[in-house]
Amino acid sequence: MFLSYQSRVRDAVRAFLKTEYSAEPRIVVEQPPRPEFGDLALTFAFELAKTLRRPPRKIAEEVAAKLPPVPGVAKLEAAGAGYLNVFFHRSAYAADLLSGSSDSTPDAVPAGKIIVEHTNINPNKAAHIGHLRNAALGDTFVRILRGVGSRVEVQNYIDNTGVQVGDVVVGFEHLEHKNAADVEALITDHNVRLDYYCWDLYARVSKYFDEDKARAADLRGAALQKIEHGEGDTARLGEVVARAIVRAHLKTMARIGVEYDLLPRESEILHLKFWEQAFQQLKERGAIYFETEGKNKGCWVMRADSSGAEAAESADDADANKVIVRSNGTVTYVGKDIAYQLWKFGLLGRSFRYTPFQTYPDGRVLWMSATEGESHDFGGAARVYNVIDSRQSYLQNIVVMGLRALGYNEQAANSVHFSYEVVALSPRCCKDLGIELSEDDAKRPYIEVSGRKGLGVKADDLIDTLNERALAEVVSRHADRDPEFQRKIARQIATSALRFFLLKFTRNTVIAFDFAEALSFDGETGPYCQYAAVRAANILRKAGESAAPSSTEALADNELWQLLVLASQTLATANQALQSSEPAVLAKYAFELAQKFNTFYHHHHILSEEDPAKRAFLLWLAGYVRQQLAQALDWLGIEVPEAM
RNA sequence: GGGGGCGUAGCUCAGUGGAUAGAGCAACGGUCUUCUAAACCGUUGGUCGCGAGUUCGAUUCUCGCCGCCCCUACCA
Repeated sequence: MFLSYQSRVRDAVRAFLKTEYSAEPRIVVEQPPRPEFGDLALTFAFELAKTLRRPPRKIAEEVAAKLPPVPGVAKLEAAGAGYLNVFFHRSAYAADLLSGSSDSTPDAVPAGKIIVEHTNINPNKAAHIGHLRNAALGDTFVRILRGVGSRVEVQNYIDNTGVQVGDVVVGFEHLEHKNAADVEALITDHNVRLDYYCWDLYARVSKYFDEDKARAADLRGAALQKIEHGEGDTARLGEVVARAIVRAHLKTMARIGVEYDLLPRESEILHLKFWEQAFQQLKERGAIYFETEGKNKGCWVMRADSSGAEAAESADDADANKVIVRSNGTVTYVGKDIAYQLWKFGLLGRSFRYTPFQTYPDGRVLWMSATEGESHDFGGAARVYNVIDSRQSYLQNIVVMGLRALGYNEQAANSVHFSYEVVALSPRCCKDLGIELSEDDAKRPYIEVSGRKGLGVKADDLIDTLNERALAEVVSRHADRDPEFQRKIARQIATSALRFFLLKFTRNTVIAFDFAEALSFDGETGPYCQYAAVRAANILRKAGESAAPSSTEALADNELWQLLVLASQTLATANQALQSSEPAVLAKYAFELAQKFNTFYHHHHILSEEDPAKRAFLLWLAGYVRQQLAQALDWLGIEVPEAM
């Protein structure tokens, strides 16, 4: 409802300014900083003051006096140096909400299919806290997009033939003297968690390689060669490991409510010759060239910046360019990524086959790419979001430049690097983990997570700890309930604490992970938001059947009115979160709404309210807030428990 | 060297070309025979890194400086 009131006001003012002053300024609609300033604040007068050469305050006053009546608006007021403050007609607004009429459609919804690629964990070790941030961001963005009506396809790319899988394969073969059959036995052993096992093994191999660079190059190269060509036991070993670890990752992500539609794998990109197809296009259109001299001699190279005279001059500078095909003829990761990106837009002229990989409890089927199998309409998106940390923005730019160099300007413009900063470990966190830091490292604000060094917080360990702590709280409050009930609530609380923690930071903030903060259920947390919704539900349940309120007079009370207006902004906030690609905006909103509800809860004892009209109204308000809060939380991937 | 990001309360973070810069945590002091205190109320706490410029107005935009982080591989 908020969106439609907002656009109604904006349209009315725009039309008025055009006829009255022949002016078409940008109409910015703000939230006033204080409630006495009304429900909307417009700042066009400041901008208009320049062209009209009149004081902004005068302009605002004139518009306030002369603007034709706008339905739903009770009062206009010039204020401050030149604001136009807008006051809604409270009972009309409430009546619109009560009638259940729908709000305006958010303007941030792109047309056509949207692909969101996220998670993308190398299948050679357990998922860690950084991967959880990626998945939480991606999954929340998907939920919001779907919430406003977009068609979204979620892809989780599996680099099953890459260096990292190769390293673990070398680890099994050379450090553990295990073959594919041995590892298969390991997987069926319920005392072993392969993802954890490989976490340690990967760190060991990395160390083993660091000790001898030549050995590293030889062993890694040989393993990679076999894995890429699907040859022998080594390739089978890689396949067995990658598959098992993908299953582990999916299980971990399912614990926090993250699901996917498709797992495209690098092996199919190789075997179905996606790269060869892309290579052809790139060569034909001159997007890459064969370098005959300098340090990149013998490579196929893309000019790092093909626009502008300065760039042309520096194009000879080998450092400014990006190697796509190495001098030994193998393609780099970015090359494969260009091919994959082309496929996502349906521009490759080639596609995968698919096979069902698993079915989620809700019946949704997760597909995996295959060389043979069923056809499907995956890919062919109008817009693509790649959720990848900010360290890869250079490479993401190369991919987009590749599309542009091929003439796909529209698709290049619709390739979005959904960038975010990494999760690092605070020095205190390292201490908690028993990690010894060098003197220099101890002075740093945070320490980078490193799979290579086995340095990090494993996702499942963190989720386990959260579940234990939540369960202890639940048991202390609901000792009489059965264990299954207790565990379910604990799981919902743990998930909420984790997701909210990962989402409340804006994307370009490095999270210095801290156990005390991540494990908190108090203050600005998911459980706090859930608690408010549970409280509201408790009141409604105890009140029993309730009719719609006959009167909305109580809205004369500013506190009640502000709670109602805020609660009505869920969709508008989701829209804002999409426009800025910033899920934190919605998390912040959910917290604010929960906070306002808690204040309301303490000020108004609904069930003992003696005035029946007021009681009915307060009950309705509590119900409305509960519903809106639950909606916001649902988009954040957070469930409202039955009890807390 | 080049490119990008960050610097706001003791700590962790929001925020905006404008109306008295906000929240959580921490600290201190109050609220439970209750619609469950995972909550609420109050107090303490800020030269919005430093300097200049643009502007009627800058914490917000521009430039310079200082500090920290990331990227700049024929790794992914």
